[in-house]
Amino acid sequence: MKTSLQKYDHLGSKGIPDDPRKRAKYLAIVEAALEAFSEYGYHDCPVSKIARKANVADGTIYLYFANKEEVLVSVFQEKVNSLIRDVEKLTLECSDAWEKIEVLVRYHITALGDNRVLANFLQIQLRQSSPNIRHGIAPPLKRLYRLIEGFVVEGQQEGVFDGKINANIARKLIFGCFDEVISCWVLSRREYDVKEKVDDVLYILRRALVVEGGA
Amino acid sequence: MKTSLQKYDHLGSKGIPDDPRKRAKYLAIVEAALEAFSEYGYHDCPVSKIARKANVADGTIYLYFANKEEVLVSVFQEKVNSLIRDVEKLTLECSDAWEKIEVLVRYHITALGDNRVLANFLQIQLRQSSPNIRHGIAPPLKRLYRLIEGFVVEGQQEGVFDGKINANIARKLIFGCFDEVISCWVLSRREYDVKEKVDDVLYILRRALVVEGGA
Amino acid sequence: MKTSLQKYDHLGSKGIPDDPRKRAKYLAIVEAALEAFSEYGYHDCPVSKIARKANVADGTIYLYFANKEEVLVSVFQEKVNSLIRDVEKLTLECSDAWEKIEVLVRYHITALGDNRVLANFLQIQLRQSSPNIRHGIAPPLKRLYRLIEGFVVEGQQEGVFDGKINANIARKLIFGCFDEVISCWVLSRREYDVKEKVDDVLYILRRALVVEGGA
Amino acid sequence: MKTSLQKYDHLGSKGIPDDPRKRAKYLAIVEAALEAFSEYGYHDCPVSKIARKANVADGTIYLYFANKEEVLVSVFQEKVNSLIRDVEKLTLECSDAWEKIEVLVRYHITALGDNRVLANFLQIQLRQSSPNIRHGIAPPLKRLYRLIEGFVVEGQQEGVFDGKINANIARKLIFGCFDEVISCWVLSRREYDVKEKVDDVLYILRRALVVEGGA
DNA sequence: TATGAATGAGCCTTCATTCAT
DNA sequence: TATGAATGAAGGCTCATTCAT
Repeated sequence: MKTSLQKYDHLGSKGIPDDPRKRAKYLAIVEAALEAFSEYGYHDCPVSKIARKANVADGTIYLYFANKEEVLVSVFQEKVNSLIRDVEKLTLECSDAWEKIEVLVRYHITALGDNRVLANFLQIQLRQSSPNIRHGIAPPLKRLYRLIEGFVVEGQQEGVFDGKINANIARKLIFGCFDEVISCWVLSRREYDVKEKVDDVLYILRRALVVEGGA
Repeated sequence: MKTSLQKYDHLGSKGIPDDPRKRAKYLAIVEAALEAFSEYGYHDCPVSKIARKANVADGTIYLYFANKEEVLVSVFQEKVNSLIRDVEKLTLECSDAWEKIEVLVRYHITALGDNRVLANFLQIQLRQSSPNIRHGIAPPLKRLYRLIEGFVVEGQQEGVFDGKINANIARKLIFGCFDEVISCWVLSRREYDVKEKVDDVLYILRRALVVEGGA
Repeated sequence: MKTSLQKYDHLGSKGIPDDPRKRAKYLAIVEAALEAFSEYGYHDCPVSKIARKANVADGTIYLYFANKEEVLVSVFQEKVNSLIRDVEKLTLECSDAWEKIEVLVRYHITALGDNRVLANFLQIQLRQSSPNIRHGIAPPLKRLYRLIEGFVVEGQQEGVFDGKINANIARKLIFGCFDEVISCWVLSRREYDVKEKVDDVLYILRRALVVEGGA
Repeated sequence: MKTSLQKYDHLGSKGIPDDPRKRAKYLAIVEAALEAFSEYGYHDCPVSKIARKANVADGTIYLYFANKEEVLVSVFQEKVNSLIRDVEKLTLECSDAWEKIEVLVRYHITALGDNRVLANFLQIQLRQSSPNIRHGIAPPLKRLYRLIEGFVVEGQQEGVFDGKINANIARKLIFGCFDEVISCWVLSRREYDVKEKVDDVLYILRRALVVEGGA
């Protein structure tokens, strides 16, 4: 049960500290890294910038993380796990699968739409090609994927969603859609509010998934 | 007419050579870079690797490109422009907008599904946060966006697509969907053929866009 | 009072460290650079040569200096400021302006005549055309100019020097003269002792400046 | 007799072409180099800049000069030899040695004061530490030195100049003085006319050299 | 003779990581 | 545990020079 929240243990990982004092510094570094990566971009962000933002010495970073890549991965884990937890909670009260998708999409877009730094990190900085990073990122990402796909299958079992849809493709449609919506927003120079797009997104997703007279 | 296919001229750009002998070397470098970036990842790919693959000296790269970033951008421009050209041609014969979307999606997934190196480049290596890269990439990307969005609007005017759909969001749905499908495939360790997913993708996209009794 | 001895702060300058341990390493690099520049010539002296002579890693240089140019400028500042300080002290005890000129010229020629490496640096290596270098060098150089010109004006007020002389030109005559004397010596292949030239230099400078029956 | 005007032949020197057509291109390159070196500074001036200014291909430079250093040296030789020739002619008509010094100083300062590009080249760009350059520059420089020193000795024999003066030091005083005057002018940001300084320079040099009641 | 594309050695600089304190 | 000075490998890029045409 807890495993999915635990830090994915690959080579050299320092793991999340249990000691609350350490945990606090760990989190401070994670927050600093989130900001720093968003501000400079992963590859143009020296570890020293993170250290400075976290008010620690450069070397201290390496007491909590094996290397720079692990910092990136940890930020992702913290943020996505938290996002998943929230969505899991919120969807408990939903009456049908479509409502869950609605909550998921709305929450996701809202959360990032209200936090450009986080959005920039997740949509842009995270997309690094290093195998280690991909590897570290995979588990929480898969959880999110499974969550969405689960909703789809659920909807099909409920008869709310078209049973002929390939659930995996549906997941990619849903994820790819709000991923694209948020990415465009983050990269756009024009200042607009993504949250206003939610209804349009939901309208089209509903068309794609829900059967006539469903929901 | 031709302008949209020309190299996007930003600061320091060397432009595409007209002299056929130079053009050949230019293209050789572009191909070498495509391979090298796919193999090592943009940031872990020294210019010398590209040079070696292109059978030229390191310095020669800089006779054709202002810097490493411009090499990346140029690969993108060559590939995406060519892709767009192909789709534009193919869709000329289509009878309605949905057919155009079908052709677009099918062609795109097929083209990348048959060329993992290119797919890896476009889906992974290209996602760099450097402002210069984003800037250089924007124009061809926008052309692609406009092409898709144009199909959607067309379909709505034809009455084939739901008029209440936000065309811009529809574009993001379509693009985000096959983007996600291809990305997952490239990153997946499992060997499978993306092309087999095309029908499922089209099925769900059709649901999202086409009105009852349409097409 | 002290400000004129402080490091001239231009863009990116790291300044002289206060911490004595750092100051020691800073000075070690300055000495190493003096030697290395003299030996190879500024443009033919890789930073790595300086590092080796200073027994530090290449990167360490950049903890103390913003770039190679700043190293050159810093050597100059250290050496010229020290030279000026010495002359200022020595001339305090002089009874008239001519004596001060005498002390200045004698000290200057002696100091460099005893230190070919320093002489080579100041007379040859320093003459770089880079704007940054010129800019960094200007302040200590101006101090030296002002010192000399001050002596001339003093002598004119004392009635020891010809009042019709343009003090600025006199400064150029004095500086230009021993500059040329030392430069020729440094560049000469023949081994001779510049210090033996001092009296001849003073004889002619005295003629140029001092009025009949003066001093 | 002619030797002093001939190109100093060191290793690899291509010599001055006799064929007038070649000589014209040779001179074009020399003039272009003078400009280019003045504009960018020797070390920051790629050979290609010279070629462009001379309207020739990069490779053509190497048909006339062994390497970049030789270009610099050749510019110096052309310019200084021409300067010496002029002074030699002008001083033929002088009645005494002081007048010759006067003509020399006045002509030198005027020639450079009217040609900032040349002045920049001779005073700044030329001062390179490369042994080859120093070596190539030596002969014309020595001619100039000997010319000046000859005037001094002449003046002493005429009884116009103080016989107790060391003629070599006097040469250094004279040369160092106008060298400094011109250098300061070239480097100065303030726009002023050096030529106005000539009288002040001559006044002080006269004091230094001429005996009471002399000239 | 002239060209200018091609070469590739070389260097400044950055920065992830270590380790003595 | 925390520090931050030190390290040194690595890479983008320049440019003097060559040589096939």
